[in-house]
Amino acid sequence: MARISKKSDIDLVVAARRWKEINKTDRRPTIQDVADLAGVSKKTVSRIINDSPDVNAATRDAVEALIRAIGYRPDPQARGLAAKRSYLVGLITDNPTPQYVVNIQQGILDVIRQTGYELVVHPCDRKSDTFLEDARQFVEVQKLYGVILTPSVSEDERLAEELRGLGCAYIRIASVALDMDSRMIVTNDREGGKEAARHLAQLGHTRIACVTGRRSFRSSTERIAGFEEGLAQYGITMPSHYILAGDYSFESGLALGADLLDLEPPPTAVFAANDEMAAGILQALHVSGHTPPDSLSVVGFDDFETATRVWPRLTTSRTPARKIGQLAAERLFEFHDGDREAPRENETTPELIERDSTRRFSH
Amino acid sequence: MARISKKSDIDLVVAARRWKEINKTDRRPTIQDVADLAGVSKKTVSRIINDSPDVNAATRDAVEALIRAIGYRPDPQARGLAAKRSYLVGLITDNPTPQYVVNIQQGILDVIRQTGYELVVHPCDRKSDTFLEDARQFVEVQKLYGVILTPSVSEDERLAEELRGLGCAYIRIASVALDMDSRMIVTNDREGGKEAARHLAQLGHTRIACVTGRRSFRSSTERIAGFEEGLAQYGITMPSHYILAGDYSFESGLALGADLLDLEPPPTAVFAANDEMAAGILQALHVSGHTPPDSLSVVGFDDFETATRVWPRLTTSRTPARKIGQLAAERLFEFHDGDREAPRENETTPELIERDSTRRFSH
DNA sequence: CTGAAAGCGCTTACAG
DNA sequence: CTGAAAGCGCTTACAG
Repeated sequence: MARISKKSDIDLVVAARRWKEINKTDRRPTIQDVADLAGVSKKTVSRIINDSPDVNAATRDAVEALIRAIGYRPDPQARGLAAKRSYLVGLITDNPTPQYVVNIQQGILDVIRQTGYELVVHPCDRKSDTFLEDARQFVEVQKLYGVILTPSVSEDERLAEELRGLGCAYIRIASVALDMDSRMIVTNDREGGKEAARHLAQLGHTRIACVTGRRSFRSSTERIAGFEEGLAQYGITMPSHYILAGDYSFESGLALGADLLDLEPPPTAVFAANDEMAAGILQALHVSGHTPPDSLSVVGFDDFETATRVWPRLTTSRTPARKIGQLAAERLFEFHDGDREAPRENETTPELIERDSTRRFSH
Repeated sequence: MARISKKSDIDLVVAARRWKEINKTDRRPTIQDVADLAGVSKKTVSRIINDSPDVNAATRDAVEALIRAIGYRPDPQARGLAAKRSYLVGLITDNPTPQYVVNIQQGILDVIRQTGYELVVHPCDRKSDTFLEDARQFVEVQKLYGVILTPSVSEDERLAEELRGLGCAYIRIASVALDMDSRMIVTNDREGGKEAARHLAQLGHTRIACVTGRRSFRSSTERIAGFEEGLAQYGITMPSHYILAGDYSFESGLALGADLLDLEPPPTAVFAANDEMAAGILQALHVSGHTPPDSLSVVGFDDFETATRVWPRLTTSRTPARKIGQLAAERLFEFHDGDREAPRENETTPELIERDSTRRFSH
């Protein structure tokens, strides 16, 4: 034991010194330098940095120690060029909510940091004529290791097909399973909608309205469907004129909030399919001189920062965006490992956060 | 005229067909393919894709047309490996405000889209022991084309020095000029502070307080200094107990908002050095039963989304984040072009947006 | 204005 | 378990 560790220590010191002597021009060491210093071939070093099992354990330990000693880091461009791949993960988004995007980014970075991979961001416009072509070029030219798709691009079947055609690994983040398990992170928005409904029902509300996002957004239809299911458990149904069509924007919440006040009979509570619209509703109430939740309780969805900035602070169903980003990144690595049936976590469930925008219904 | 265009059209059709014939395996064309099809050397094609002036105009036109016809795109890894560079722009941030980060990203992408460059995001923690080392590795291993630094990492002189040492181009976004023109985008926060002061003074306020960010954040000291200068123009000074120390967080605004109410004599207006703290102050007022701006006018800084979500909507000094991102990206390309004395725009000035959180002082 | 040769730093495919 | 040769798709340095 002692002998071995002593021996390798000395070798390392010698190797590190030799490297300093050789490296007059202060360049970074290459795989050739490591091979020469270790007295093995480049191929052996290559096997080691690629975690190939076919390497003698002692050789591996010695070379790994040497790599640390001289600070060798393989060049991602050279590796990529030779292997026709890259060490870049793409994030394709079509989501205007900054808090969501940044949190997803953060979650992905939590996982890929220290792995040598980097995150390349790629917002896009699904309505653009060149959307698919842009995405294809991005993936193909950069030879991306894989891409992570957030709603609503994650719901685009043509994009998924294109990516499969290119052989590009992808993970879709969506409210329901749209694809095989190994390609999905499911956020179970329907469950969040149910929780919101139970909360309002348990507070004694019965005249309950809602504001939806666009029908083409799966998250919105799931949230609203879950909400209606939850209400049904308490024998409550929403009349059709209580269901107002928004578009996830603050502005739509602001506009529809005014309409809510004119509904007959007036609802005592409203569920907005996201926080932005809920914030708009609160503002509409303020504008018209109301003091929510006095006349109207409001529930949102997402629990992004806006939820705690508005007054009263929003009761809302939390979307754990950072966690979702982490799971998506882990899933991407698993996908490459062929770990396709892994029992890993690939779902999140919203959690209802009770704050001040809802209160017990009183006659 | 007609003859030339006809001739080149025919050539292109032939070339594109030949490419389809040759390319049985559906691979992307390489520089060699373009050279063969065009009957020139790789080096000539290389000159053309690199915008070298030393190419015959007719040759250039013909090869460029061919490149479009067969959809050739140079491989960034191969180019990078050969030229010891990359086509990646890094964004190093240390800023917790998602709206700012996303807007800066968007602005950078506005400029680098369609250029073949991609944006790699790199949030960091300046307080970490390995901060400098991490940044160095990132820049060196990825051979970044350049990096854009946002506050407060942009204020870190050690980082700037490190980047200069590595020969990595960088652009610093900061409230004041910390570096040579060609490396700076200046946001003139001081001017925004002044505007905020004038606004409150013109509304008749004289007992005016403020909530600062951390002293180590240059933007905060600039905003507050500008505010005091603006007040001075109206003969107003803030007593020292009117200057409360926050940290740019909503939570600090919430906590200090409560303190504001206990100040003797009570201020009639307050300037918060960012919107997050202003939102916190508004919430503190609501919690304690006030209805701003009745008892207290509040001015923020940034005009991020929060400003329009809160009630009353914030009067605030706008930081044009997307524009700033665009300018920074343009500046980065100019830096590489050696266009170092270019008279290009490299400053932005905040603009005061008047909304509902401020009102005329009435006795 | 144009080109042939060498090389960037790795991996692949093959051999042993 | 290990290695020598060839090649990934470009640019550089040099020559003409």
